[in-house]
Amino acid sequence: MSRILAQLLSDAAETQNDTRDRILDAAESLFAKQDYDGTSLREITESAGANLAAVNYHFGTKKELYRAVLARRFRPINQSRLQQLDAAEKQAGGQPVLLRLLLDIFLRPIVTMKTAQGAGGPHPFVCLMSRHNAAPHPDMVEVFESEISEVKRRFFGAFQRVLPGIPAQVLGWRMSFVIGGTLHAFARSQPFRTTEGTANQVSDAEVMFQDLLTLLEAGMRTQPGQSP
Amino acid sequence: MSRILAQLLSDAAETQNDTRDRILDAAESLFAKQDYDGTSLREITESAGANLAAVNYHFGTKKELYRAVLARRFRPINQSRLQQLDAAEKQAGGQPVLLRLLLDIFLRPIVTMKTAQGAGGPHPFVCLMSRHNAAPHPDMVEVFESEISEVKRRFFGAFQRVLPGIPAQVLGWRMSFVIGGTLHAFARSQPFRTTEGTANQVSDAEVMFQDLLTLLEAGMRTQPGQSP
DNA sequence: GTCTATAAACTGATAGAC
DNA sequence: GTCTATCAGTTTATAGAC
Repeated sequence: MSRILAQLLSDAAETQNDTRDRILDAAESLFAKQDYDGTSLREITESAGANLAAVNYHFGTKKELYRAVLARRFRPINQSRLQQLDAAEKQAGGQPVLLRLLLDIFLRPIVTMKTAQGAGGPHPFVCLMSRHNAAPHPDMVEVFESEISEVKRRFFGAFQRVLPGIPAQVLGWRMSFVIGGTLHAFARSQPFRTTEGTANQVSDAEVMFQDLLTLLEAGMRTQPGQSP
Repeated sequence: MSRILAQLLSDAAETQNDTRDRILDAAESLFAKQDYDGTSLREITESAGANLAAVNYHFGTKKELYRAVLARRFRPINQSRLQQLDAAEKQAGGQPVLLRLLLDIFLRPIVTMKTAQGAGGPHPFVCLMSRHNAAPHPDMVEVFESEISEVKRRFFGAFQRVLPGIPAQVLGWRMSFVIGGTLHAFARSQPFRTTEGTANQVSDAEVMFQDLLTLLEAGMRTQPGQSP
């Protein structure tokens, strides 16, 4: 009964879903809401309309399931970031890539995932990234870092080139602030309403994102120790 | 008779209890590192050098222990924020309180706790606040909100008065960004760094805090939708 | 691949001696 | 207040039928 219903809902929602994908979706959503340790495999399989043993069959252990949940979305996001940075640097010739474009490339996956979520609420994976960013599970730090280390290195260099007046140390924690704040803002944001009151999440999220970029660009450009 | 009932029946005279405080300290540190659900009562009591049953004797349930951990530090922080805001508004007469002062009052408890830690690492409670802010435990949302709702209301009004040109909706999520980003930046004392980079420890938390205020002030003042 | 059944360990909480 | 011992429930993970 529940499996049939889940299958119908899954097919209507997106792509073909075998048990493995349904488990990944359920785990992503539940880990985002309740944390890894706060979510049991029984909750996940019940939500996915699958059998408890299916988790161990497809992923081996709960920890490996968590790794798969993270990697499924995080890897393409970071590959896209690197590709776009490559293109931007190529187009800029020898000049630094514009600060606003760097921020846009790095942060846009967050708003893109949000708008792709039809219901208007934050995408589960954005919540999961925010959770992981603020308080990573001890067992996941290594996996997470291996996925993002190259992105960090490349973007840090690009930020240094476009903001040569900012000491590397200051730039480092400014980027930490930018990422943490953006994740938090988009993970916790409620659906927006237009002035008429009808829901229009896509345009509103883009407006919010552009405003965020303006805020971040102004903040990143300030000279350390100086009031504006 | 349980300790809780004894406290209710007795007068306000608080008899200090070493075991109770040690449990609070251990729980704060472990909840910060491993999350509420990821930490067992046995871990807590072993870390505190106490007996397992002591938790139930002093706090009743695990959930009540979590509440006590949050309230112990969060309540004085918010009382201090409100008192300082009162004083600042009184001194400002009818004028709005300066933006930088508002940011300073609201955010300073975070850096104060960090510097009070001494070892240089982030204070466990800052990590715990960051964790809760990014991904609150469902059972703790109510307690947390009741502690901070008044602070939110008061400071939001003060921000509106000093930034009358910013729409309330934009101001709302800008504040969300400011809080989330600051908590994250100070909770992860290790700033954004490259894999190959040399150690870029922030030597002086106050310097970092002043730079943060400058960044935030510049960002908060930008007009929505305009590039600087 | 999916199921039932169960193992083996851990969890929060309690009872009662001292 | 602190201790030992234990309950009742849940957890991850596995074994084996189909």
